Amino acid sequence: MASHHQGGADLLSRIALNDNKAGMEGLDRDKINKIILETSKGSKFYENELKKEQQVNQRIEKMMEQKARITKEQLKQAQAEVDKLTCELERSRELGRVIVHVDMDAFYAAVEMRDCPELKDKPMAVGSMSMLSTSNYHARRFGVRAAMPGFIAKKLCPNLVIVPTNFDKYRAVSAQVREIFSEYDPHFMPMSLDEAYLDITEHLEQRKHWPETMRTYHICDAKTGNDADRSAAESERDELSPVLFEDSPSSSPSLSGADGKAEVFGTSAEEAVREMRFRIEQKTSLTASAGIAPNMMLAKVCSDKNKPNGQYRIPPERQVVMEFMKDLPVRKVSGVGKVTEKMLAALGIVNCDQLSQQMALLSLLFSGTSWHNFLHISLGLGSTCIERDSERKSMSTERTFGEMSDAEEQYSLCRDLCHDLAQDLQREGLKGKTVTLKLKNVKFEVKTRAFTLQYAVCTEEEIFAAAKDLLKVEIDSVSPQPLKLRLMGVRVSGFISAEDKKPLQRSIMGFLQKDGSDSGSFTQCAGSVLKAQEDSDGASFLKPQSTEMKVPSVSEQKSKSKGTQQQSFFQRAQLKRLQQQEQEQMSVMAGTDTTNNSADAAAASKTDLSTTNNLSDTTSAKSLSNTNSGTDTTSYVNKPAVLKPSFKISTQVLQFLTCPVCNTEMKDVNLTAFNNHIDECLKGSAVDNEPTHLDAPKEQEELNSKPPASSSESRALKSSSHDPSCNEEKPSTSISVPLVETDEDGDFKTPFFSHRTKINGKRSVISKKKMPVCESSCKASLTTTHNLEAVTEMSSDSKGSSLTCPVCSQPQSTDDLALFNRHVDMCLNQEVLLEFRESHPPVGHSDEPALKSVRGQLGDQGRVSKVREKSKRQGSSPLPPSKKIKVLSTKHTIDKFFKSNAGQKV
DNA sequence: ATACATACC
DNA sequence: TACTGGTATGTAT
Repeated sequence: MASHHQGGADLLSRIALNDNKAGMEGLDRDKINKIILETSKGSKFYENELKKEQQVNQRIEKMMEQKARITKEQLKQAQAEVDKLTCELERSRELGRVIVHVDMDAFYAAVEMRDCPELKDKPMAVGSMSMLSTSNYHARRFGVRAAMPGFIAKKLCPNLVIVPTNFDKYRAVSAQVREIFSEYDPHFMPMSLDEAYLDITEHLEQRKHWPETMRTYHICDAKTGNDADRSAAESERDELSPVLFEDSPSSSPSLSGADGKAEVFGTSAEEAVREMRFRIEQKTSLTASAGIAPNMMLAKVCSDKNKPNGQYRIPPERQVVMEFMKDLPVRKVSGVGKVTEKMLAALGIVNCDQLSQQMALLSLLFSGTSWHNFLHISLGLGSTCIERDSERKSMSTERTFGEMSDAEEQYSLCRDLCHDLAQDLQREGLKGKTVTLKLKNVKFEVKTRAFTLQYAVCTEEEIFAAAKDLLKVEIDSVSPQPLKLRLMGVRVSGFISAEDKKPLQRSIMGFLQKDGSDSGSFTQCAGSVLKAQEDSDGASFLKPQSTEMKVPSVSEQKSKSKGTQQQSFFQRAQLKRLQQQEQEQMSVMAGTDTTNNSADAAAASKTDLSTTNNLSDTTSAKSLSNTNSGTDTTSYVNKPAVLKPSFKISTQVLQFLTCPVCNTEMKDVNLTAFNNHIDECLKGSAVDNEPTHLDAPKEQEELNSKPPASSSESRALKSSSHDPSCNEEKPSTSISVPLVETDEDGDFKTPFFSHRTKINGKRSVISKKKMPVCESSCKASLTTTHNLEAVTEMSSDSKGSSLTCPVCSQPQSTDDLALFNRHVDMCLNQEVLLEFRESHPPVGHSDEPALKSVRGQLGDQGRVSKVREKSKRQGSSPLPPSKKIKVLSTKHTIDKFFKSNAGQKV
C-alpha cells in the first residue's frame, strides 16, 4: 500500500541500473535505465523479473500491514529489548584488531587491459554477449557493469569491446597477489580471485620494530612490458592507474620510474597497506583498493570508499566508527542487497543512522537473525576475526543452454551434470546425503527439488539415481507437455564427516552365511525402518526404505500427495510382489489393464502401479520381444524399451538367471519359480557358503582397476537409449523381482544397478564362489524374494507375534508378515547398498590416483583445500559439452574458487 | 526437511 | 540470438 512513492521506477528496481558500485557516480541514470528497459522489455527474462518484483512488493505490503498493527506498547517493549542488546553488544565491542579488505580494481578487465594495450583506451568488459563479469571504468561511465548481459551493454555503449574470460590468467595473477597477502597475514581469507580479508594486527606489531630497510621497496620496471609507466610511488589518493584510466594515461604522474628509486613505508596500518598495494602494483601492474578498519564489515565498506586505487581507514575509536556509519547507505553494507534495501526504504530507512533509529520497529518486523544483523550494522560492528575457510557445505554444478524440451536429452544432461559433480566431489573426497535438482524453464522460473538419502553419496550413479528421479517427477508432472528448460543443475549437500564415511557394516553375506551372531550392528537400518513403520499408513511405511534406495523416494513422496503416478521403483516392485502373492500368478503380460478395476485394498498404490504398468507395458512388450529374440536369457529381466540397442544387459541378464546360491542357470521365465528356487537354495545352503569377506578385497581391487572409463561410454549409450522409457515402466514386466529390474542397464534405474554397471568384473568373481548374494542385483533379488519363512528361520529371536528383523536385529512391531518382509527386504537392500559403497571406492576413484596424495598434503597443513576444479575446467579445457546441448553462457563465472589455497601458501 | 529467495563475487 | 555459475544463508512452510 504505501510503496508507490517511487512511481514507475518502483516496478523496475531489479532491472534498473545498479549504480551502487564504484565508478558509476554521476551517470545519467534515467537515460541508461531507459535503454536497459527498452532492450529488456518483452523478454522472458524481463517478464520474470517483473513477477519477482511484484512478489517483493507484496512482501513489502505485508510488512507494512504488520507495521500498522504494531502498538506503542509493543514498540516500547521492543525498544527496551533493543537497548538491552545494544548495551551488551557495546560492551563487547572489539576494536583491537586491524582488519584489511583488499580488492583488486576491475580485476578481470584490468588484467585484460594490461595484456592488451589496444584495450586501454576503450570501454571494455570481460564476458560475453550473454553476460559480463566485469567492465573497466571507462565502460562504467556508460552504465556498463558486471552482471549485465553483453548485448545490453552494447546498447548502452556501442563501442564496447567484450573480451572473453581467461580464468587461467586471472588465477595466475591472483596467485601472485596472494603471495603478497600472505606476507602480511599468513592466514588471510580470500573471498574470490580478486579480494581478500587480512588481519594485519600481528604484522603491525612486528612492523613497529622493523628497520627501514625492511620497509623499503624499489620501483622496478614491471614485467609487463606493456605499459611503461606505472606510477608506483605516488600517493595513492590522486593517482589513477594508467591501466584503469586508459583514456587519460598521461594523468598518471608516473615518476618516470627511475629504476633506482625507492620508497620507504612507515609502520602505521595505512603505510603497511599502502606498501602492500604498492607491491601488488609493482608485481602485477594492477592496482588494488583497500579498507582498514576494526572489523570485516567496516573494512569492506572502506575498501570501496576510495576505489579505484585507493584506501581508506577507520581508526579503532567508537566515535569515529559511529560517525562513519551515520551517513552510510545501508545498501553499501555487504549482505544488504536490493530487496532488503527496498524493504528498508519502504520503512524510510536508507542510511545506517536511520537504521539505528528504527531498530525497535525492525525487531518487530524482521526475524531475529535479521534484526540482530541490522543492529550490528547500525552499531558498526562486524566480525573481528578472519576465520579460516570453514568446511564446504555443498557442491553443485549447473548449466544454461538453449531451450531443451526433449526428455531424453534432459536425462542425458542430468547424467552429465552428475558425472561432473561426482568428479568434483571425489576430488575433494566428499560425500553428501542430499541431492538437489535445479531447473529453470524458458520463462526463467526456477525450481529446486531435493531429496535426502539415508547415506552419503559421491558417485555419478548414486547421484544420478536420485537426480533422475527428481527430474522424472518434474517431467511427469507436466506431461504430456514437455519441460522447456534453459538450465539444469545438480547439487549435493549434507556432507558427512570423514569418520562417518566408513561406517562399519555387516554384509548381507555375513548374515546369510552365519547365524545372526553379528546381527547387532545395524542400528541405522533398524532405526529408519522402525521409524518408517511407525506410521501405519500404507504408503508412508515405504518411505524410509525408498530413501535407502534413493530412486524411489522421490517419486514416492510425490505419489503421496498426488495420489497417483510415479511410485518409487521399489515401491512398485513391492506392490507387485504383494499382488503376486495375492494372486499367485500374474502374467508378465502387458495388455491387461488393471487400472480401472483397481478399486480394491491396495487402492491408491495399486492403482498407481497399474497405471504405470500400462504405460510400460506397451513398451515393455516390445522390448521383450526384442530381447527375447536376441538373448534368450533376458527372460524375467526384460525391462521395457530400455533394452534398446547395445546394452550390456545381455550379460547381466544372463547372470540374473543364474541362481546366486547354487549357480544353476535357470531359463525359466517364471519369476515366481525362480524366486522359489532361490528361497529353497537359501534354506539349504545359505549356512554353508563361505564367508563373503574374503571376496571383499578382491572386489575392491577390481573395482578400482575398472575406472570411470566406463562412465563416459556407458553414459553415451544410456542417455541415448532409454531414459525416458525406463523410468516409466519398469514395474510391469518384472513382477516379483523388482531388484532385477533395477539392474537392467543401470541407467535410470536405482542406484543398485548403476553400480552394477561398473561392477561386472566383480560379478563374475563372485559367482564363481557361489556366493549366495554376490552382487547388488543378485542380493537384491534375493532379498526381495526371500520370504518370511526364511527369515524366521534365521533369526532365532523371532517368536510368536513379535517379529525381529534378522538384519537389523530390531523387533518389529507388526504382525503383518507382508510388512515384516518388506522391512527385512529393505534392511537387506540397504546393506547391499552400503556394502557396495564400501567396496566401491567412493573417493579415490581410480581415475584420480593422484588426488589422494594431494589431499593428504593439504590435510597436513591443517587446511581443507577447496580448490574448485570447475573453474579450471571452464578456463582451460572447454567442457565436453554433451552432444547436442549447446551451452550458451560463457561461463565467465566470477569464481571464488581460489578461496581455498589462500592461506596455504607460506 | 524442502522450496524458494536473497546475496555475494 | 543473447540475462551466468557456485556457495551460503535466510525465509517460509
